[in-house]
Amino acid sequence: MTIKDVAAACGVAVSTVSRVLNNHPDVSASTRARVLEAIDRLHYIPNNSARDLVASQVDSIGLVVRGAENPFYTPIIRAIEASCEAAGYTMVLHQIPVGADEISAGAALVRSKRLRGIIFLGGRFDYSQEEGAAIGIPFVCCTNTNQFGDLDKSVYSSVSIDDFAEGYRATRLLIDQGHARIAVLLDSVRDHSISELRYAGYCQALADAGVPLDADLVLETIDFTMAAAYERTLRAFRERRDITAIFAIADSMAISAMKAIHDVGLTVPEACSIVAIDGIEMSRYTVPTLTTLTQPQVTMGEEAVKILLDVLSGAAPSRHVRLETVLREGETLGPARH
Amino acid sequence: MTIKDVAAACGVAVSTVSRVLNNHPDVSASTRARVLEAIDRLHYIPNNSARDLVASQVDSIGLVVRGAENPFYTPIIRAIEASCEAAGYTMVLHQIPVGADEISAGAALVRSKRLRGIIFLGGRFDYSQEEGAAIGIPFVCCTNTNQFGDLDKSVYSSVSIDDFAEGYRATRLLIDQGHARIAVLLDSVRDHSISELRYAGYCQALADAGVPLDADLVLETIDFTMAAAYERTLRAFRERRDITAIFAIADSMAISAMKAIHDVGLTVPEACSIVAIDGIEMSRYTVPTLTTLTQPQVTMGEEAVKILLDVLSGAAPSRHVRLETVLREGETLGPARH
DNA sequence: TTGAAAGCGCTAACAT
DNA sequence: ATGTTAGCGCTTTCAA
Repeated sequence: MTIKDVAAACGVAVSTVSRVLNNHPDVSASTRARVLEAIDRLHYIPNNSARDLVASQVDSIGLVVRGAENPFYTPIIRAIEASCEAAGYTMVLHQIPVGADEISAGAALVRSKRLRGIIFLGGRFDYSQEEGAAIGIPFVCCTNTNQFGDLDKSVYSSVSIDDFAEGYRATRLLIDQGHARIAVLLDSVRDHSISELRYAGYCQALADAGVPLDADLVLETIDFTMAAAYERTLRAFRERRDITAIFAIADSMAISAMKAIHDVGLTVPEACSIVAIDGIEMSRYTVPTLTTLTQPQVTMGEEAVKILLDVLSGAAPSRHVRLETVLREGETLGPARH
Repeated sequence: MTIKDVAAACGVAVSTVSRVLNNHPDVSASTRARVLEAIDRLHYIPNNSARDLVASQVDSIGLVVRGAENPFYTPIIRAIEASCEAAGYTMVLHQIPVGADEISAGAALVRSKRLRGIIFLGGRFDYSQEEGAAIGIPFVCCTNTNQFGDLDKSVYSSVSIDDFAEGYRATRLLIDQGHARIAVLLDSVRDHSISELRYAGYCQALADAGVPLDADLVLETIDFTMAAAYERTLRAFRERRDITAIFAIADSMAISAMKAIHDVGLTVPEACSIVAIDGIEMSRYTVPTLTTLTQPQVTMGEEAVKILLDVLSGAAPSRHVRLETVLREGETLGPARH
């Protein structure tokens, strides 16, 4: 069942059928009706491969998610898919492990799937000029600002929060409650990514408050798993019972930390306060409810697509959008014990 | 950068390059090496649209996820993507709300994306003969056995747990601890889906144990959100403090329920035990740890793809795979209070 | 073992 | 307003 069959079925040329298919104006109403009827009767469906081949450009947008096991990304992915769909684009999802390189994954995706643009979710922050060039098509970094790379800001876009400022803010919330022995739970202080930036905010907040940095209280997990965050927190409390607060760079890590604190026989927030950044749905239902700086997940996803479509259509140049978190007051923040 | 450029670059015909690309045997080693070198040097990537056009069949598999906000699906989706990728197929993801109709979504996807097969995740259990025909290509129901539909079992495949048996088993765990006032937390007893089946298992377990069914203890939420499960549980305990156990049909609902129980001033499991079905990562870190029947999420995803590929290749007819849950002993199951 | 050439189904000039 | 036709990039006969 091809366009030829349809054309033959109603005695017109294939180009006329094509015109009807693509809503071109110069087709008489009667012909259009006849073609439409035949299309319907024959259950004809255009072959997308053929269309794509001619178009030499496909209306697909790639989404490379690094570390999709993090529940934080789920609503963002949904928002991106919905936005792509609404704009008539197909979203091509590719999930890679936390340790993998999203640039090569993205470049491969671009080549094999003929994408118009690409969105990186959860990626590194240190793209080089060469890596940017390797992508070859417009791309948007979501949750990522590429602070550490030498890549020219004008060749890509981003939508993210200000990780440094939010790390500072979270730590400040704890300091304001009188905490001084504040641990920070993160991936790695040198991950060239969100951990490093939020950690810098943490350090600055401590410094501004005159609280000395204690290396013992920097809890690195190497990966982003809940299991690692649990184990690391457990170990910290076995060594140091005097920790009175934790700033966790992610809700999922904070939830693991709460469990570890409970398992060493302490209570939150009486013995130890916790503040995190993310605002996943689940953290509304922990006992006690997590106090966290919520990121506007849906807005981030929608904005990423919006930016990409603007760039693709030429309506606007690439841009960098900063969104703010909103404090969700839970029950894990309390005054420091003495 | 097309196959022509590569052919020109090493002085051979396009057909030779094509042969190399597709690992045809009748190419001399030296020519093959020359072509491979040129492909590499020119960073040539074949155009999939053109390949697909010739193949007249596209190696794409659709995945329609209903209610992707449920964290239970995340690892399954990942496993499906990885399996498709490994088999050289592209996974096309489409997420729809819980209330939406996956059949029409799937049928639309098939038409617009030219899929070879389709996997439904989290779908209804009552496909009619007509609906099955509407899909038009092989499909696998993941987590869904279509118990309620009149669709011939031989025209589709499925991979799921035995919802009735597992509902029975979960309830039995509570009964064995001496519980008699066991609430069930579910979507709807008439959802023609997992709720209804697991509820039937619950009823049977009660009946077998001689425990009368109490309509007050059937907690319906209408949707699958954590918020609804929380509110419903809260209301239940405001009306009836004597509930000593809850069987939640999903981990996420169980976590909400635990929060609600805590918020009415009771403790788990002393005042109320909880057993759920799912086994999401998060429920390892709740306080107390959730006792739940874990579904083999990764295996389910892999199996769904495996079945579909078998059917597509003709290696095997459609089949229905039943997997078993594994009890993850947490801390939410205790003896009934008197 | 290699090359030439005919399509795959469609769109978009270009003609009429 | 409609038809004719040349490709899009690739695979696959069919020849050589």
